[in-house]
Amino acid sequence: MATDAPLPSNAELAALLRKIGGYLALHGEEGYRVLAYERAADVLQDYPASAATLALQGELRSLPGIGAAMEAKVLEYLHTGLIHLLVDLEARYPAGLLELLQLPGLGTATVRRLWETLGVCDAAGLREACLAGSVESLKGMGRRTQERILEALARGPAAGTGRHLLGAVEPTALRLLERLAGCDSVVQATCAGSLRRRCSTVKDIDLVAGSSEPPAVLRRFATTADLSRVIQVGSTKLVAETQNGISVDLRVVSPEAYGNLLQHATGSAAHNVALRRHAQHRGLKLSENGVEAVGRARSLPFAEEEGVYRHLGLDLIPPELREDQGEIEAAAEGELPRLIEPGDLRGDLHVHTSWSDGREGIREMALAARSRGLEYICITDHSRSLAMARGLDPARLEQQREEIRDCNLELTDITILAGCEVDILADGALDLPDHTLAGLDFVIASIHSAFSQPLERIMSRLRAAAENPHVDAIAHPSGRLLVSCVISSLTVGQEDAIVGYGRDDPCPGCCR
DNA sequence: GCCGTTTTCGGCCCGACTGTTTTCAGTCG
Repeated sequence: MATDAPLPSNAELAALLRKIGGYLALHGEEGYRVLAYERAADVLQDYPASAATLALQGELRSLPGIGAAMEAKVLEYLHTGLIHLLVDLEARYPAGLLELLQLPGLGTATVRRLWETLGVCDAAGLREACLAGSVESLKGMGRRTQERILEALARGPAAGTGRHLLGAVEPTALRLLERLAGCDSVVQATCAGSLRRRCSTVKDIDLVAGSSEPPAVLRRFATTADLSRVIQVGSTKLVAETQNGISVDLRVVSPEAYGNLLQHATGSAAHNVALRRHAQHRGLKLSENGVEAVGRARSLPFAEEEGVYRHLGLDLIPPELREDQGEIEAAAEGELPRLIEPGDLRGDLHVHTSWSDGREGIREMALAARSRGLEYICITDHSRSLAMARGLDPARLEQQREEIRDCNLELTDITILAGCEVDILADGALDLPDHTLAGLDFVIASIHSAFSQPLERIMSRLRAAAENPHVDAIAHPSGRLLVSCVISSLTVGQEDAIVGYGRDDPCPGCCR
């Protein structure tokens, strides 16, 4: 790799390791070796700073799941631009096989068998083989499997596998929860999974319920009009898809084991793995059905989630902390932190209104804040250079301050502060003059353009803004994108930054 | 391939569901 080339992103490194893992799985490698690549990819993907920089500093092995082999492959890529193991694997297996692994219901064993016996090496070949009836002729496959593969091919690999903003999914989830709670014999029901952990993005909607008649609840729930199709129904579990294409997993157990199920379904996967290891060390086996002493046939169910954690010698861990980031050790020591709750919030210092790209006016935002118990808000609309958001120049900013003064006179039980989210321009200057900023109660500075500048240049812009005496805060400093979609040739991202969003191409609302 | 309440090798979370076969392999979360 050329020395002046930009360092690969964490996502790029993670994709390389994931590719190796996929090929090794097809190669029939031992499962734990494959798992190690997937775990390492997850770790690099989630690392908040540059993993490449960390590797060059010789510190990559300080990350969990990264050992000598992973570090060597990352360094090999950084120094040479390729990984020999991956090159060898790519020469041996068609790239299309990895795409086939993305299809729901197709795992490594099946894909490898289709390739070895039928020569299927991509989606087109698989469709052809299915239509010719070749797949169902294989031992152990059958007609139903062949139909299922054709359905998966028709839907494509992306269907139901993307992530969505929490706020975009929650209304649908709450509506489904209402339907579930309304089913006869349901005594408890709630959302689980990443929704309950309040993750920024969620992959699907996980629901759990306690009932003396799980099969009847599942049958009833399967008829909910909000579901476009039911993929799978067993005696305790249902998998379906909503009208807007989001996967739904529902598990129903007896109320006596509701706590175990809720714990299991809330996750995360990493937390559950760590919790089960913790249980093992205490001579216990943990599952969604209960906790049992190793060697005993009977498991102990818990109606409440707290009982599960207490039985394992732990304080109840808030769902938001269940990511295997040290929360189990903290719970064992009684040292879990107290989380900030909505009731702790006294004000909101970053509020947009219809003066720029918000949807509501100043008064409406103040009333909404007051209804949530806030004591103050600060109106911080965009500045003039963000033309697509109708950013404010000094004259409009002054007009806005007059409206804020009027609102403060009318609404006596909440304080409305006058502020601005001023752009940090490409040359590091701020988008509004100092004397304008000096008259505001609170000034946020942020970058909305020229993201492609070198890291040092962007850092110098942020540093210059932070050193301005009128700037009180820097917004979205990482410029991360939580979800993105493509509109024509443009990529639109949401939540922390908008990249490549053309002036004349209004976002249709798909990301909101 | 990683890693340590088992610490340089042996173990690595656990169960539901499907399709096919009739006891289990494969997939998924």
